Amino acid sequence: MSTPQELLTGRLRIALAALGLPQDKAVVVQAADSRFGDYQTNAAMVLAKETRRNPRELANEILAALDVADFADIPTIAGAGFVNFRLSDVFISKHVTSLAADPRLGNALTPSPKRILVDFSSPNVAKPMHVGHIRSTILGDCLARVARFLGHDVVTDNHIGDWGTQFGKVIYGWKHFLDPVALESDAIRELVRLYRHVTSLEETDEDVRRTAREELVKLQSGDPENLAIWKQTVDLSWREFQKLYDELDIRFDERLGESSYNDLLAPLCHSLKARGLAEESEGALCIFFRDIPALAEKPAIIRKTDGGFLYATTDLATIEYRTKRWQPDAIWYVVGAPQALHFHQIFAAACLMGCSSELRHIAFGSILGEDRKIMKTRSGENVGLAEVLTEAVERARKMVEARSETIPAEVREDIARTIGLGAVKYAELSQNRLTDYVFSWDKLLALDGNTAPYLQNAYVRIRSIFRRAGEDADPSTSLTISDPAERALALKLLQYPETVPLVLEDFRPNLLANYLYELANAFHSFYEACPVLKSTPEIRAVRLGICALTGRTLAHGLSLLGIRCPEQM
RNA sequence: GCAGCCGUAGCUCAAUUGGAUAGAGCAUCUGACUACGGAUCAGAAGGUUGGGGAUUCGAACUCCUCCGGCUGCACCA
Repeated sequence: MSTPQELLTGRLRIALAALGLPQDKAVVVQAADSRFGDYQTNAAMVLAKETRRNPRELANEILAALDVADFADIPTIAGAGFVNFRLSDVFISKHVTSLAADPRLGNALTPSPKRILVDFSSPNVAKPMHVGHIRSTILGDCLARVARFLGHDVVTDNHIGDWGTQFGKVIYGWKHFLDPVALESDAIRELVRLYRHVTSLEETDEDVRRTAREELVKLQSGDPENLAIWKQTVDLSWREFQKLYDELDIRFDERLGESSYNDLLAPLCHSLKARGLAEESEGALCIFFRDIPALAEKPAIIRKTDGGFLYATTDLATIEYRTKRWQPDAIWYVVGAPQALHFHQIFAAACLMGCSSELRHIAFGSILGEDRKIMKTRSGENVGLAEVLTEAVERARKMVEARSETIPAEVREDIARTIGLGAVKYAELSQNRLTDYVFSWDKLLALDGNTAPYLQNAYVRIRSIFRRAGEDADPSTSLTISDPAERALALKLLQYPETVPLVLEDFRPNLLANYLYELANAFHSFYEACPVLKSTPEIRAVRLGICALTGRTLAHGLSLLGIRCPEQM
């Protein structure tokens, strides 16, 4: 089933070909303003510029060669040479009727399925997940969901930070100051306490500093006792992370942390040096990128003077492992924008090593504190992710209690979770991923305006109509539209498959979020203007069909964002 | 110092990547409630897109130049 956009583009290509004009200029987009029509093309203006012709004159020629009479009104020319299209009501009715019978709501599978590995979330062991992890976690999950739905073979991998210098302090603290009761009740809190305690001791006590370093060296050289402690901290931390992932309904196919690649680091360095890709410089082993101007003076260090390995080393070993294990067509790294240089380097290095996968750094903006500075993990002043989720559900619960007293308490609890968590996810996904923003409870947990509850409420209204109707929509009904509000809603519905693929074009879930907001908005307007249950049997059947399709589209779109819909709220 | 990102309504953000009169939400104001659930709808007001210049039919978007903010840049991850 072609979308209107595909239909129009196809016809425009035919017209351009007939005129001997290049077909790749046949670009049709949704109209910027509904007053102009439903779709528009700027092809005449673009081509007029190239051929030095009068744009309106060319538009007239294109129009003469263009045949869309079977599904649209006669196109019009406006302004400098815009060609505007308006779909016929008959076409919209037929099209929306066929969507109602399609389990995929009009979305085709991708013609070029890929195996895609998505690397996201990546919390650090022995540290709590904080607001800074929200973006990677929610964005990565959403992109994985959309890619899967479109037919890609997706592997999600949580590359957790389970190896590093912090373990010297943690192990030292574990051996001297561990509070087993505290560990039992909140493991990460206790591990953080140990880390901070040892850090403060080190400031004044040289012995502590030295011993902590020795614990790290022992761990790295395979000391059984320290390895056992390390493993416990990893397991305990993961248990806490898992609670949050469960709450957020996020799953990983793989959970290979940094430690998984330890044994690969030395051989990797050896082989890179042997192949002449890495060289010694100032005592360290480096990869230089002399052919890339931007990186000409930015080598990647893969082995320190003291023999230790670095972030870049692990990432390169990870790429090598993943390439062998999965043979992915693409690897997506959902990691903050400040690491752009790092990824530029390791991607360049991977290229030198012969990696043929498409490597993408899907960057996102930073979450800032009140001072407009990035919230640092290390400052410890960060708001915890668990805290955010708890507060979100709490705020939603108060709202549900105030507005929906008649709903039983246990149902209300589930509704509060659905609304609160949906609000947090939507707040993230509805804005451009590259935008920095100042952390704000009121913004993240807002329940009014362009928020998840607005979309969920549209769904709830639909469910309520069906509860009262006492029947489902009849799938054999022809959805013949008759009202402007119906038409606007139906048009929105058939644009769903035009929207979903855009998300992966530039990794922008906000395009889908915006679409769903507009869909919900069109439904709410329809709801006010077009009575369903009180209408004549014919119109009632049509409108029930439109409601059913709207409900399915809303629920489906929200599920791609990782957001659930309540039956009532 | 070099590089990258950013500056849009009072506030928080969009803008299909060069398209038409720059759009939403919040806040403010005016209407619609014994409601197919008002967590809604209809409307008003709010802008020299940081300043200046250039390119062209057309610029928030491209180029130049100032101003301001953030980030990264050799042994943390």
